[in-house]
Amino acid sequence: MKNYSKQREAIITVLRDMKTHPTANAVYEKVREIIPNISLGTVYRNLAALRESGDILAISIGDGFDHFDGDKKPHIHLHCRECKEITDLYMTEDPAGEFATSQGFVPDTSVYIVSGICKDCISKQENQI
Amino acid sequence: MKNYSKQREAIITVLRDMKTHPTANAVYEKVREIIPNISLGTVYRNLAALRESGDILAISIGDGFDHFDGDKKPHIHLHCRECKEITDLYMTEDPAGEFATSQGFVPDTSVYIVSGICKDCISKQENQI
DNA sequence: AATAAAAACAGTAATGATTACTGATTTTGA
DNA sequence: TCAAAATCAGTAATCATTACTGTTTTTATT
Repeated sequence: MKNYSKQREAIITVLRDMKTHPTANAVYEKVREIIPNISLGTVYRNLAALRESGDILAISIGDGFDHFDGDKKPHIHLHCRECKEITDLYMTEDPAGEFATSQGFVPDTSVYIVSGICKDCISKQENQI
Repeated sequence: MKNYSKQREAIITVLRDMKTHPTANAVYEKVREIIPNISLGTVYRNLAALRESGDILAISIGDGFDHFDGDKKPHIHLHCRECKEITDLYMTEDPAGEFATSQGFVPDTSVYIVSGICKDCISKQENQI
């Protein structure tokens, strides 16, 4: 087999357990709790490889960092333009993936990002009137 | 009114007309045909502002560049891991946006990226057997 | 159409997230 | 057990993007 190292194993574990959408640096900080002398370059290299192979997702919301996600169950990333939070919203199916399949494309990962204003920020705006 | 300049106008026009998913630099090259002495910084500044305001989309596929898209009609970006092409697949509705709405989120833009292997690359693989 | 404040610009310098490099270590497959 | 292949830690380099500065354009008001 190829592609094994305890560093990669730890990175995957950390990503599967984190419910946030950490940056490469946040993953690095977390993995150091398991492997204290892991290198930041190793984290970047493995995140890039895992993304390329479709084992993890990467999402971009315009804050200058890539955010990573170890959860491949179909879900939407609700990105609030106000508070900048990313919240997960789970779907029972993957509509885009299924539509892609029907067109002859063979999908393996789907990234959904819906930007707008979240429930909480709408309440706050209404209270200000 | 605010936010007007002929540079921004030209950037929007170029993005609406391009059917590809250009990088900031590709937008810059194209806009220079209209405004030869426009600055690359101006292109970046406007692309960031237009993205922030939800007037254009940005998509990230892991090649180190942000790609921009002036088309807000609901569509999926089919990203082939083999040939790296991004193809548009139009939907009649925006399933994730509608689902988000039903949960109290107020959406304004949706980005869909489905990664996998495109029709053409599958044919090529089959021919190789 | 004159004017002043605000916004945006061109051009350039700086930043910093990410990638590349090198010699050491780990993993793999026989 | 051993050698080739892969990965690593640590560090240096890259380069897409952002910030800065003095100038020009736009806006809003008279």
